[in-house]
Order: sequence, then structure tokens, then C-alpha cells
Amino acid sequence: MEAKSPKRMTKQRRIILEELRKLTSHPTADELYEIVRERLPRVSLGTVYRNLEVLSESGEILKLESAGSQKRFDGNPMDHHHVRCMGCGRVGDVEVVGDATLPALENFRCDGFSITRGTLEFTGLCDACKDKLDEEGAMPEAATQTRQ
Amino acid sequence: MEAKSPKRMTKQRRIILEELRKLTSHPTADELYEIVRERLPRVSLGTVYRNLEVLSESGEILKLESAGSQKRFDGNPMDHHHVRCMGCGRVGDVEVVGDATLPALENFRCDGFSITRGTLEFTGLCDACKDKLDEEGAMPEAATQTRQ
DNA sequence: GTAAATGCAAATTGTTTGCTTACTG
DNA sequence: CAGTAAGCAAACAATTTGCATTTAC
Repeated sequence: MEAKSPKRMTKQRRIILEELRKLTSHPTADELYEIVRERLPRVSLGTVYRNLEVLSESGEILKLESAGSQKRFDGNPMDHHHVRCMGCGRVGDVEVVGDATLPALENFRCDGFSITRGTLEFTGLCDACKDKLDEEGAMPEAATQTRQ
Repeated sequence: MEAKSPKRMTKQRRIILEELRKLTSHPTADELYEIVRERLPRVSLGTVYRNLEVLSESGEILKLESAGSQKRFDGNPMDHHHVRCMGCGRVGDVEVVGDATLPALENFRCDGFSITRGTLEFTGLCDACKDKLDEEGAMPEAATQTRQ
């Protein structure tokens, strides 16, 4: 279901891929656009979107559609787990430590669906958002919204 | 961090909540809007959005931000796991069967984040999308996109 | 009676697409 | 030199917001 190489390696595609791979931050398309723009000042946001699409189809990167309202991208295409900050939408990598192992996929039952990937997304809070909540103390009203 | 009751129980809010609770389908805002409209023909989509927001802040429903490009909502606010169809974005409930137990949250390490909820999101394929893929056979090009 | 919520429409935001030109293989 | 990809702008889709009016408490 994946891993066909992209057709042409243009300068833009190569640089987009290089910059994404340098990051562990799972950037959104426009965050990456800003970064790529330092090396390719005339690149367009549309090109970034198109290439991220192509690269994720070919399995070179991961498209994290399940990351809130904005899509995020991961330069590491290996299967691994993620946490998503419920405050700001940021995504981090999660590793399983100690002797813990996840139950096999057969242990999860869901009618009408077949689970194809055992990669999980946890819900959490990043340090920045946690600090913000702590400061706000008995936070005035709706301080728990999702922005980005 | 949650469970303050909404301020006023308007007819719209009550009906939106009732209809959402009847469903197990994790509808999007506009799917629910269409349903609610049968009982409240003059309701507006904005009102549906506003109420889904308020109800999820108060902990009466779940907002599944991690459900692809469109947010989905769950009338069951208890912690439970979800599968998201990578084909169409639909979301289903997942239950853990047999003697399987998830590792405790301490067994997951993620720098800069604290995991607050152990509810997981799996990636899968719903029956409809699976059938579609099967029919397409050696599917011509990019047949694995997310639409909804 | 008053603050909160509605309906409607317009504004925002994130993403995709059409088209002409440029460049890779 | 053939066809894929870029750049740019316009189109789209999902969600949010401003405002005048209505309604729950």
C-alpha cells in the first residue's frame, strides 16, 4: 500500500524532505514552509503541500492527519507512537519503556473496522501549555481551548 | 480541568445533546446539524458548533480533534478507545477484549509532554473503504487518500 | 431584567486546484 | 523534448465570529 518512490527529485522536494528530516517537532505545513523559505525564498506554500503529499504517499514521511485541526508531518516514516498536546496541538514522539508491551491487535475489537496499524496517539499536555495552565491557577473561564 | 455545567439549557442545546447521545457514529458537526434540523428546522450550523464546543468543555461530550480533517463528536464522555478509518475519516469505538491490559502510562516516555489520557486512537480501515479498495484491485495510483 | 444564546452572514483559516512556465531525466 | 513540478492566485471547505434579536433563569 505504499513505498513507490516519487517521480522526480526536484530541488524543492529534496530540500523540503531534508528540512523535515532535521526536525523532531512534527511541523505543520506552514511551519515547514517558513523553514524551507530560508533556503528557497521563492518557494510557494502550495509546493510545500504538494510535496508533503507526494512524499507521504511514497512512504518517505508520515502525514499525521490525526493531529488536530492542522495536519502535521513526521520525517521519520517508521511506525511509532505520538502524543498530541490538547492545549496547542503540538505532537511529540512516544517510546515504550521498561518491559511493557502492547497487547496484540487481536485484543482490540471494533465492529465494522479493521485495525491496520498499531500506532497509537495519546492525549496529553506539552510543558508550555502545562505551565500556562498552572500560572492561570483557577483558570478564568474557557482557558483550555485548542489553538495552534 | 472539566465538568462545569453549561450555563443555560436552551432547547437547541438540549436537542443537540439528545441527538448526539442517540448516535454511536461519532458524527461531524454538519452531520449532526442535518439530524438536528429535523427537530429544529431553523437551527443554524453556527449554533451546532457553538454548542458542541460548550458541551465538550463541560465534559458532557467528547470532541475528537484527532479525527482527521473534520472534527468528530462523541456523545459518550467516558474514556474509551477509537479507530479512525484512513480511507474516509469515520471513527469507531474500540474495546479491549480477552485478558489484555494496556501498560500503565508510566511505561510511555515522551520528552516535553505529559500524557494525561490513556485513550488511544488506532488507524484502520472501515468495511466500506476496505471493500472499495478490494474492488479497485491493484488500485490505480493514489486511491488511498483521505476524503470524507 | 439581564446575561447568555440564537440565527444569519461575513470573516478566517487551512488546504487544494487550475493554469502557465520552468526544469528534470 | 516530454512530461512532471513549480509558482502564483483563485477556489474550497471547515470552523469561527460580529451583531442584532430572542430567551432562559
